[in-house]
Order: sequence, then C-alpha cells, then structure tokens
Amino acid sequence: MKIQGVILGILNSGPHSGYEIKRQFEERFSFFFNASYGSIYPTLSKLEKDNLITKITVRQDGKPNKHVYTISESGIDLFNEYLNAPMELDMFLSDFLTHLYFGDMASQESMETLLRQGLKGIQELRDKLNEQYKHFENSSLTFQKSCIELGLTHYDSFIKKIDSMLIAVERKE
Amino acid sequence: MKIQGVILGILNSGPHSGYEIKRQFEERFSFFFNASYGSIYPTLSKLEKDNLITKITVRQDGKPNKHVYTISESGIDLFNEYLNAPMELDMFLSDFLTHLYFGDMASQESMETLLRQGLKGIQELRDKLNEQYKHFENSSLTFQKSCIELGLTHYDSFIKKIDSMLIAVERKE
DNA sequence: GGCCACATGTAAGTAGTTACATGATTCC
DNA sequence: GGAATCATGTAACTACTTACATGTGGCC
Repeated sequence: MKIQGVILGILNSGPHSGYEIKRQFEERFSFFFNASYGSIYPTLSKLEKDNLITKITVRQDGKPNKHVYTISESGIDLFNEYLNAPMELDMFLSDFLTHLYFGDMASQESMETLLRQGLKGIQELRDKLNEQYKHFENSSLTFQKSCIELGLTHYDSFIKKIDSMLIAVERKE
Repeated sequence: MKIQGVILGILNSGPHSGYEIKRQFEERFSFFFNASYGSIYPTLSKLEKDNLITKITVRQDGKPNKHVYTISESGIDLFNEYLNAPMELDMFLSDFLTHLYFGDMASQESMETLLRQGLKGIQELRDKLNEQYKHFENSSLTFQKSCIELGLTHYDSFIKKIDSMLIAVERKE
C-alpha cells in the first residue's frame, strides 16, 4: 500500500490534518512505514481533487488554522479496495547489515566499533518504540498494538544477536 | 550505502559480471538489500566511465559472452570511503504490517486470513533464506554468515508472534 | 528578540523499478 | 519448436525525499 492508501486508512478512523497525519506516522507507523510533508500535503490535495476526502478549515486557540480532512463514501470504497488487494512484499533496507556484510575483510577493531554503533542505534529505536507502546497499554486497538509488539520483538531479537556477536569479536582479541 | 557502493563492495572481493552481481543480491543480500538489472547495468557503465572499475569480455563454453568487471585502485579507495561514512538509518517497509494496523475495524474472519497469508509469506522467505544459510555452514565469512543469521532471527521472531496472534484470533470465535 | 511547536505548501532532485528489447545456447 | 537459463541493456515511469519558502502564536 502506498501513501494514498495509508492516508485514506488513517482518515477512515476519523478526520485529521496533514500535520496530525505526519505525527501518526512518526509515533505509530515508524517501524514499518513513513512519509514526509513533501508527500503528505500533495497527496491530500490530490485526494481532495478526486473527491475521496473533503477539507474544512478549523480555527484553533493559540495555534494556526489547520485543514482537517474527512473521508468520503468513495474514499472508504477505495480504501477497502486497497485493503483487499494482494499484499506487496515486505522490504527491509539496512545500511547497518550492508556494512556488516563487508566486514570479513575489515579489522576486528573497526567491526567492534560498527557493532557498538549498530547496537546503540537499534537500542535507541527500541526505546523510542517502547515509549509509544505505553500509550497502548490499556488500548482496545489490539492490531495496532500488535504492530508495535512486532517492532519490539524485531529489535529485541537484533539486540540479542548483536550482543553475542560483540562478545565473539571481543574474545578474539 | 547505495547500489554504487554495494557493487564496489562486491567487486572488492573479486571480479564479477552484472548477472553474477544480481544473483548475489538475490542469494545473499535479499534480506537487507536488493536491486534490479535496470539499476545494476547502468551503474556498472557509470563506474567504468569514472575509472572505478574496468571491463573485460569473457567468452564462455555453452553460454553467451559476459562482461566481467574488476575494481581499480580508486574504486577501492571510494569503497573504503563509503564504508567509513556514517551509517544511514535502517528502514523496514511492510505492507503486511500496514494491513495489520488497519485491522481493528475489520472482521475477525478477514484478519485470520490476513494473518495466515502473512505467516505463509514469511515462512517462505525464512525457508529460502535458510537454504542460502546452508552454503555458509563451513564458511569462514563470519560476518556474511551473521547477516543471514540476523535475517533468520528476524523471521523466527515474526513467525512466533504471528502464531500467537492467530491463536488469539481463533479463541475469540 | 529568539527559539520552539504548530501548520502548510512547492520545486527540484533522487534512486531507483518496470517493461521492453534482444540474443546465445541447451534441453526436451 | 518451445521453454529455461544465461546474458546485457535502455526508456519511461514512479514514488518518493530534501531543501526551500512562509507564516502563526506561546514562552522565556
């Protein structure tokens, strides 16, 4: 599913502005999806032009106005089409693993540094995701919660494995 | 690291053709990197034009000719620059998790189907990667081996979690 | 006055993929 | 004769990101 489908999905559970959508991407989707303002705002414009969502301008107290978008009937239909379309293959792009892969010709010292850096980065992501997980503790959104749990699961398995690789590298010194 | 760096890295451990590079992507990099012929061949042309690699044409018995590329001194230098550059953030793009995320408003039946489909897809990827792992059983390329182990670790943690989600969904029926 | 959070948007650039196009050789 | 594997390449397209541009309002 591309950004158009994901935005329709978010609006399917209530009206939101582009800024709010961006926050959801950072807080809830970060483990498996992301998008910048440079694609969110043009997508919202296009969806409105195609009558899949409608816009209203909302005045706020102590904050600038915002454009709040609501999904239309045809938007809901299109979202359901996206949901029922065959799933695309997952893809994981890891610069850390790419560096690691080329490690067999590098020095043990540089690989130890790499592993430590990688571990630190993953631990930070894990901690950030765990902060988000707290918001779901008493939530009935079990599938959203599971998405975060899958992220934590992934990070934990990586952390464990990298830890053992570090121990192996240190032993060789 | 982009495709240019990865190709230099592959050629850094020996001369190869574009077709062989593509096979390496499928067999060894598939968990964390991939590229199509549409980017491999133009990249090889560009690298040659920039004198980072050199080309020779090799005649083969019972097979078409192939263009075998060898990394140059300046190619090795550039690859080491890439290796020492700060790492980019890993990114995981999952259509399965995107579908899952929107599951709280869907029927239990459709979510069971989704989970089964997702599980099947991941098991297939795991099996394929495990086939590749066998080639590394007695290999001294410990870091390449570790990259595959990290992939298996990831798939196993996902399989375990999706299994438990399936059991939870089934119990609710 | 300066910084931060909130808020929207565009233009140029990136880094690819997909689909197309071609051809050798082997095996059935 | 047709499918499969080996082999190379290009043109059109995609789906974004980055950097830029602008502005409000609160807090220190």
